[in-house]
Amino acid sequence: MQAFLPVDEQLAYLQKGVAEILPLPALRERLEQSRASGKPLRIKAGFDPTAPDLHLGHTVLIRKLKHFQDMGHTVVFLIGDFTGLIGDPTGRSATRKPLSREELDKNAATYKAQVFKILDAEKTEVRYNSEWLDKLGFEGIIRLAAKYTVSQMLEREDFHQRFNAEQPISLHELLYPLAQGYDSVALHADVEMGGTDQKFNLLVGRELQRHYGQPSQIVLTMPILEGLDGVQKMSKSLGNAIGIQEPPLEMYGKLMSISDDLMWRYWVLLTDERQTELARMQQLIGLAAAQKGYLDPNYHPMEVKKRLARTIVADFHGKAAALQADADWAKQFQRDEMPENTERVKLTRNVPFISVPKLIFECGLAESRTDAERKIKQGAVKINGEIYKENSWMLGNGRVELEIRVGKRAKIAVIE
RNA sequence: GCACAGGUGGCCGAGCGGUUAAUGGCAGCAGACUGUAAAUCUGCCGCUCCUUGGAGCUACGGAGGUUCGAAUCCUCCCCUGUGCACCA
Repeated sequence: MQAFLPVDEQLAYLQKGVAEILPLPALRERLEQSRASGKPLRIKAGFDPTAPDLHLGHTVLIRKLKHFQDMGHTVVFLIGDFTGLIGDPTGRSATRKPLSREELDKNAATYKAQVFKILDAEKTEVRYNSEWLDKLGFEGIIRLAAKYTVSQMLEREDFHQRFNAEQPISLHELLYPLAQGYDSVALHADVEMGGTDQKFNLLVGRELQRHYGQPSQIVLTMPILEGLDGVQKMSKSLGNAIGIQEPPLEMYGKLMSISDDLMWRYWVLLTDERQTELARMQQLIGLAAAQKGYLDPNYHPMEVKKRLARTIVADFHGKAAALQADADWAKQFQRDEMPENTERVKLTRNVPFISVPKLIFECGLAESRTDAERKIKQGAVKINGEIYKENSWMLGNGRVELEIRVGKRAKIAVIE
């Protein structure tokens, strides 16, 4: 029989960074039962396999799952291979094209590989909701749908907003929360976790479990992580995300570009640093700022941000890579020097000349030639250390190697 | 099915026969400033070609049409929303 920590300790650990627990007393109760019986709780979280590129925003939830794991509970990692067909209602998303079994397996594999950088694979139960949703059939769907009403559905903020704004709501979108709720029934979930945007769906699970004679799951929501802009949620399509598969330097650089305010949010939601320690750092920095001097350079906001960047990069790439990224970043971005291992781009030309905008474009430092021309005009382009501004001339022939920088980004062009 | 209102560049949103790649906002990019940032200020912000100024091409749901000329007018189609739908 497994030994569990005292409930208060578990709760303190589990509540860190959480947005909401509904209802909180029920969680305590459930933890007590589990401790008494020695049976771990089943913690469910669902993931959409259509977007296998995880970013840091997703890891907020995964980190919390791990906390449950740390406390000895069972994490059920649910891959929504069936609900993926519907697509969680986001307002505009059309029905997604069904994924083939192969694509699905591939996505799921990618998913797991990423997730298990945080979660303990040994202790994780991986499930697919097609297991039971596939078998439901049209009759089953009707029976399921009969347990919920339209006005209950319209309680969901997204739905009633769209309804009031006369925006389209596809019928199948209403099925999504039901399907997700049914997952909880099938899995006998004790707790379901999701982002705050999932609150409604998670609550539907409670309702459905009740209909099926099960105790209602506890709903635990995590805050939605803001993206690099600090305003909108982190999302790949908004272009403000940090993918966990991104190379170390890129990850590091992006983390360094966030505002000081946002940095604290990242500290809370993306690291294991204790709340008390964070409060202390924040206080020291505030103090130093008031005195207009940072006596201890470790508590300069920039240094704290660097530490954040190192910590997060280390989570996904290891410590050595994090230190390397730290050094590389300082060199390239802080001191504005040519980076160590600049990517070399080989270009061949069929005429003895090549126009500079074309050169820049082909190195991948501009979106188009027109874009490259603009950047030249704006003085963003340096070739071999010299700002190249006046014209869009051509370069002489023979084999040439050029250090090209556009802003802080750099490439070495090898022209033959 | 009928009626009405809509579909504009990554998004929001003007324009409603001709000063036009299309006002404005957001996002994005670059420069200045800084602690790499953020905030602020400045500039840019469809693509291609030509050597610093031009030229061409592609764009306003889709296809046609009217016009010297259309995002703007007409026809058909597609899509979205609202209303009507029971009492025969």
